[in-house]
Amino acid sequence: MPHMKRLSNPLALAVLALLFERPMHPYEMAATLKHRHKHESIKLRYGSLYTVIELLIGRGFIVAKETSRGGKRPERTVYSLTPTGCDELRDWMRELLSEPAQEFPQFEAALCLLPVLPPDEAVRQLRCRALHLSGKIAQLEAHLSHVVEQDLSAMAGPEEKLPAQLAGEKFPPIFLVESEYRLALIKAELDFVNDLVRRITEDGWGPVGMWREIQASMERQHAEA
Amino acid sequence: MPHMKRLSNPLALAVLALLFERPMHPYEMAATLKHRHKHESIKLRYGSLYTVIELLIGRGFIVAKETSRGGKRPERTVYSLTPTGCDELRDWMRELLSEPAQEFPQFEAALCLLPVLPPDEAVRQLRCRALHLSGKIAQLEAHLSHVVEQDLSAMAGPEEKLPAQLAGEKFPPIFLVESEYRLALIKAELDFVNDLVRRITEDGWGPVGMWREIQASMERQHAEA
DNA sequence: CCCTAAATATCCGTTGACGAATATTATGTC
DNA sequence: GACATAATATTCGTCAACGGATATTTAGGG
Repeated sequence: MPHMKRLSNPLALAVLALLFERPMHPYEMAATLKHRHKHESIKLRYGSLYTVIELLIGRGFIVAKETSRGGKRPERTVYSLTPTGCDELRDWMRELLSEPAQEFPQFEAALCLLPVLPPDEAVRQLRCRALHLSGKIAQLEAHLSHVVEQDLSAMAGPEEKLPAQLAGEKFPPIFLVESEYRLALIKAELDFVNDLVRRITEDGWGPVGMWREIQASMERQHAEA
Repeated sequence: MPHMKRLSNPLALAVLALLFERPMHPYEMAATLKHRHKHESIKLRYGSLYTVIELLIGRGFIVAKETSRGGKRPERTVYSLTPTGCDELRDWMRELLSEPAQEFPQFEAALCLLPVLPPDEAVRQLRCRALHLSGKIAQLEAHLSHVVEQDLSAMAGPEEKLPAQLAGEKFPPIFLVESEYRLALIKAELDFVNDLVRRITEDGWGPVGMWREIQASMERQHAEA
């Protein structure tokens, strides 16, 4: 009975996608993800890598192909994708692209509970966040403009040969969409934070008085006890 | 030996914040979070709620105050915040507000691996996502404009009495920032998706040809085996 | 007054995430 | 040629997350 519900760890998706290209052993998967900077978008932990590989085997999506090959390195197992695994990869990708998932960013949780801090304290922390965000934006923009200068050889794995007709081509933006996405979201967040700080400080915004009162009444209550 | 590393589940933060207001039993915490719509921003699972409460007790952040009170309901335990717990709440909030956390949205993972789908397929799914996103935006905007019409009584818990001077006041936007944040991010995502679809289809964008070639070469390779 | 449904309140077993330890081979470098 | 260091490759134990089961009380209908 191959369990019914889909794996939830995106690292499993990455494993399927890598094995879609060619058979690999786990360490090579990790190295490839890092080389292509995908580990900034897909959380990579060695512990989890071996766990999800076991799970994928259990569901028949991948199989061990050969073991202990090439006497030069420590023993290792090379895995490859099954047809079922290939279907799963496509279905999973379709689902992730078409349906926005309900996620719970930590900053949103903090905003929910904002009234537990005094307004001035909140403003101070938010300004600090804005600085961090600006830094990240600069970093990402530098990264993007640097990478498009490179040629394609940087794209594949370290030991990979490219089809001859592709060598020397410019680095294609399709392999950078995830960074563009991240950049767009961080910019939006920065705008939001700046606007929020403005609204709280430029005191035309109603409830700061009430916010202070809540704080004061909490102070009293905790002082009693 | 009170373990050293901070709890990672934001539900624990919510528990601290609720107990900062007043002592409660677990079920009441859940009811309050739902009543205030915070469960859309903080993942609430009953299993996790009782787990994090145990963990918070273990670290000395909260304590059981009274048990089995009021013979009317099933036995229950009322917890309250310790001074250490109050400090933890503030520190944690400061950290969440000031430092952007490295998170891994599933959509970003999917974008990373976009080339495993043929371009037309990808465009179809992205258009579908754009529809979903527009729907969410409409929903959120409706929700926001509906809630600001209400008075404050909707804000607190179901059985809560408000300070008299607040009754009849308008619903203050400070209690809705998390929804505004969500709205801002979803709008940014929609813009990104629309732009991406445009770039892929309006074929001035370089690599769609290469993308198709990669697909074709994969088809061949999988056909061989 | 009994029965069912809904609301209240909690517990527990399974799964999966991942830090840390382990083991092996290559690469200097003096 | 010995020894530290880096790179390669995987295993294991712990603990948090949470679905689903359980137990109790109230409310309503006949």
